[in-house]
Amino acid sequence: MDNLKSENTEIEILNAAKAVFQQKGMDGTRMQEIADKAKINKALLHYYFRSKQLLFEAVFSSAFSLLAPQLNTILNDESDLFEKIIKFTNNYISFVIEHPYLPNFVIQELNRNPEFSNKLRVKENFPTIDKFKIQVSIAIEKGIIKPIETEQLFINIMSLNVFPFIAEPLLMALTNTDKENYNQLLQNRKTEVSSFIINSIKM
Amino acid sequence: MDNLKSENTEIEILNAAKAVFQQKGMDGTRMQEIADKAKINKALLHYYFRSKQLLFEAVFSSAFSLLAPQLNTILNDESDLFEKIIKFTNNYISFVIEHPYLPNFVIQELNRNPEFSNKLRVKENFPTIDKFKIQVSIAIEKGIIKPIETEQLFINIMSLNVFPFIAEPLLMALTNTDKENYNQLLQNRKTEVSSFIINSIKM
DNA sequence: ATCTTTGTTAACTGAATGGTTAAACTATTT
DNA sequence: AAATAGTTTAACCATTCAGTTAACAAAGAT
Repeated sequence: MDNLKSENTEIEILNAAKAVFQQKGMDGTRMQEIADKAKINKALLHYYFRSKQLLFEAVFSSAFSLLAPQLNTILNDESDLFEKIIKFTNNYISFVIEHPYLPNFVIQELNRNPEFSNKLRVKENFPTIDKFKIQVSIAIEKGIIKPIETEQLFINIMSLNVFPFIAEPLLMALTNTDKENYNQLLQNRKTEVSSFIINSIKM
Repeated sequence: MDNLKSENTEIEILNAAKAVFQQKGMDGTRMQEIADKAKINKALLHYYFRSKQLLFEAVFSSAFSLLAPQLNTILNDESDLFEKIIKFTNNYISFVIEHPYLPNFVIQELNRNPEFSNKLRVKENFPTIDKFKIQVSIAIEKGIIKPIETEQLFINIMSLNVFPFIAEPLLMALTNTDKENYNQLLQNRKTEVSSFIINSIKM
């Protein structure tokens, strides 16, 4: 049998499912819309993935697998602290411009179903803060940065990088900028955010 | 007629609708669940609010009306820039602890339906950045703070304050903290965040 | 060639859901 | 107390939606 055919179909389904789930979330998504986007019969979705829930989980896993390496840039990379903050900030914005719905999708679905994160934490490649913690305490001891709890610093880095994408419509309205202007603001944040952070913590 | 009775029913419905919509969003909410929570017959929801969409809009408006004054603390308050940042950060966290689902609700529903923000912007009490912009440029001119675009500063302030509530399950998993620890972290941010910001921008 | 397995579709099913209706009930007016 | 107006409910309706079925098509296996 031509397993290229079936493989293609499966990929088509996954791509369509990603697009729809990431934009509309679990509740807002219709199986029919995924089928239409993949240009196949709705029954095929069930043939390949059995249920909406399982298809969703496949999409969620794949989304998280894309996000995890990004987080590891800040948490487990070998480079120097400041260098690392600069690198992460710069990389992350480029990454999200490629996958605009991804971070919000992951966050929302974790909100909808908090037990999910427990399932995730068990996975082998799940990013942890441990190594970063050591790096921060060394930098504090050496007097390179002001004292700060690692968790707070990490939350600050994540906030400054992720939030502008999640709250785009709200922030556009509040800052009174159009799409083009706002995109320019985001581009500028590639360097803006790391300076902001480093200015704040450096001795 | 006893209009206290009907007024109470309407308030009961609104309260129930707020609770459900803010937790589950438009798509995840069932009219039956609101009716059950309000302890009334489902038909009454339609008697008072005609449709799910209109009930939703009532809830959304009311949510935004609660949020707007918070934003005006940072955008239109008369106080000194540093003082204002301290005040906002402190107030905001207390506010969100009282209304935990509110900011995410507003942001998500604006994402779901971006035209909404255009409707909002027309409203008289919609917060604008104009006054804050003047204040920031004066502070820069006087050499009190380093040069920074007002929009970037505003986005930074919002990010650091709002994101930790929106991404709670994700950040809990990544920082490996339980509910109690995370709440303590959030409490500490009441002062932590304002120092972080002021450290970064002060000359 | 024909039998079996895999892939695909149209049509269907049953449950859930937003919304309606008509009647019952309650309060107010006359 | 009878009529009127407003409130509440149970039962119902139409539609949407996830999932199933049965028949068919394509490709290998024998």
